[in-house]
Amino acid sequence: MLTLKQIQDNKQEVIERLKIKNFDAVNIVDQIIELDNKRKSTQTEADNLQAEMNRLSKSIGQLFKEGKAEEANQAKETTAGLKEQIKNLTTQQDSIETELQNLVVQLPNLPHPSVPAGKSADDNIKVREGGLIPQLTEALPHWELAKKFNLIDFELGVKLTGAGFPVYKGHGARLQRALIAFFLDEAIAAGYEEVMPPLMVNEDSGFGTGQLPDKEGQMYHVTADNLYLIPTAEVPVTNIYRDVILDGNQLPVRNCAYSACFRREAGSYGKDVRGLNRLHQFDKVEIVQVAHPEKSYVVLDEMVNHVQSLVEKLGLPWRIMRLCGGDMSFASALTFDFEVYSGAQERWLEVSSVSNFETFQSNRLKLRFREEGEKKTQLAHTLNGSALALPRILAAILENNQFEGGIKIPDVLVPYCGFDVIA
RNA sequence: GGAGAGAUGGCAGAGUGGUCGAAUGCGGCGGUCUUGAAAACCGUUGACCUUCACGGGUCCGGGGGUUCGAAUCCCUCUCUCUCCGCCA
Repeated sequence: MLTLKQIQDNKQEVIERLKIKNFDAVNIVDQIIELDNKRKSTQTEADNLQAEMNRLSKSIGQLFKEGKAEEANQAKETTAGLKEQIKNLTTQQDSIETELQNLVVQLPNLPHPSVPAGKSADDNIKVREGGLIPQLTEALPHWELAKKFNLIDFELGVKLTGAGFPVYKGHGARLQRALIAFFLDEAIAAGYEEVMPPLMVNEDSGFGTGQLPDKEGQMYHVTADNLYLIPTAEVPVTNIYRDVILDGNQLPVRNCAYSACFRREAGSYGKDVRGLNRLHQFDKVEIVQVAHPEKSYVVLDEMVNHVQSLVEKLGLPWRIMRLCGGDMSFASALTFDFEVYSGAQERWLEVSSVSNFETFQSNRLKLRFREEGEKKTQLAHTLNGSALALPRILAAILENNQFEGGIKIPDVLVPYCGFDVIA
């Protein structure tokens, strides 16, 4: 969430920039500023009374010690009024703070100046692209290939769990495992430390990265224990740094993690969700960085380049999109999406989203760092990206690499899966 | 699931209801000594809110209560640990 200081100091800028995200912040910002000012004055008042109270209490103790019971009792009487006033003020302050909090969490992150205005994915801007779009004849979509070569059993998943929970089998399962290992090895080689996080998180973690309180509908909620299945490893991995104060020289922190991801995605239907295009459970390797505020955009580029190297090594046709204000997530300041071309479906599939959240998450997480020699702490920047999400990558590999008798495996994966062709 | 114990500063660990933001040790930082280092010694060492600043306030797991005054007493919630049972 935005800091109160950001809002107080740059009111007009906040309003203007949120317009890019199609968010009208005028009223809410005014309310926030008014409440914040009220909070400050109320607190000053309460603090002064409390200071008075503390002084009195101390003197009462002293008086009793000296045996001046009468004076002490006299002083006691004067505390009653103070106590009442303080109680009123702190009650007031509590409600102000609750109200303030409720308002502030509604504000999305400010988009970076380079974010184009726009309403939907149609307004995203292509940054660059690479690879060759395959010229296929009589190409089968991946769900038919998956069936033909016995790689993925969607119906079996329905039997076991429900739609959107496919069962990977044989070469399909091995290919999946190969992709995970390949992505992790690439990330490790690029300097990321691997972690294996829990697949369920508590409420605090959900709030820290911004899934809660608003988007609980996206996560599976285990009500018996009040835990949430993670929609992405970003949640547990970023929350590693919740309530942490790092040394400036520890930055940037780099982590990568493989995890299964769970998304409810209620209300989806149609060809968009056919096959592997959209699942309730899928696998993903995620990269996360905690960066110095002055360097976070360099870090973002570095992460984008890393993801680019992955799709290039897999030999997939790719493009990078700069998301417009309307297509960006609530918490992001700047997001680049990676899409790969799916030869049989003849459409682009989103396989990665790389974002800089600046201080939006760290403010919720209380993730700070201290510059060497400085006394004050400041909020760090957090970034993350998929590197990569597996299902659509698998879909593109299957579709693009199909030939008459089978499917060719990208060279980089062969050492990982142990076969070079599915036939 | 059953029984018990506990939650205090980066860590370990004290704390009779009244100068306790909190002893002590370790760690960290600065210094003395040293060619340098170690050891020893001296000093220093939490976060947050508010203020231009001085200062003031809050925080001893969370919430509530008793009291002029609570880390210390009461209630409640959460979490952690140990033992037993079950189990990959």
